[in-house]
Amino acid sequence: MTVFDRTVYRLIGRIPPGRVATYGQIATLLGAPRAARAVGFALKRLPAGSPVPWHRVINARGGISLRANLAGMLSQRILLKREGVRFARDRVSLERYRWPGPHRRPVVRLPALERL
DNA sequence: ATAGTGACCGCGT
DNA sequence: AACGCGGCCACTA
Repeated sequence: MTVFDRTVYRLIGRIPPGRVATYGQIATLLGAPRAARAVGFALKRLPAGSPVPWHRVINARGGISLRANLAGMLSQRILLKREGVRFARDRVSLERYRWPGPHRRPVVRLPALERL
């Protein structure tokens, strides 16, 4: 569990039910627009049982990215549907469900300078 | 310090 | 619209 991970989890924790955010969006809000893959990596390491709503994070195409994990893929879809997010051909309309982000302007720090 | 990996992304076929 | 590529960042070994 790294500092980056926790920062990611904290932000994701603010996504309200029924809304979604993309990996890239999370990265951008964190101040590192191109760290989308790193966000995915952080989520992969998310401890089971965490209160973090990981299922509200999807890829830029509105789809679910858990390729190697069929079970996880299905559960994510189910969790979203349970919150009212509708799927159309394995995809959700980002235009419709995208989380605007914490209206707070500055957003979380940690561009990429968390060196010890 | 170096190289390899991936729950990504955008652009060009 | 679906693929293929190359680029990117943080993490690991």
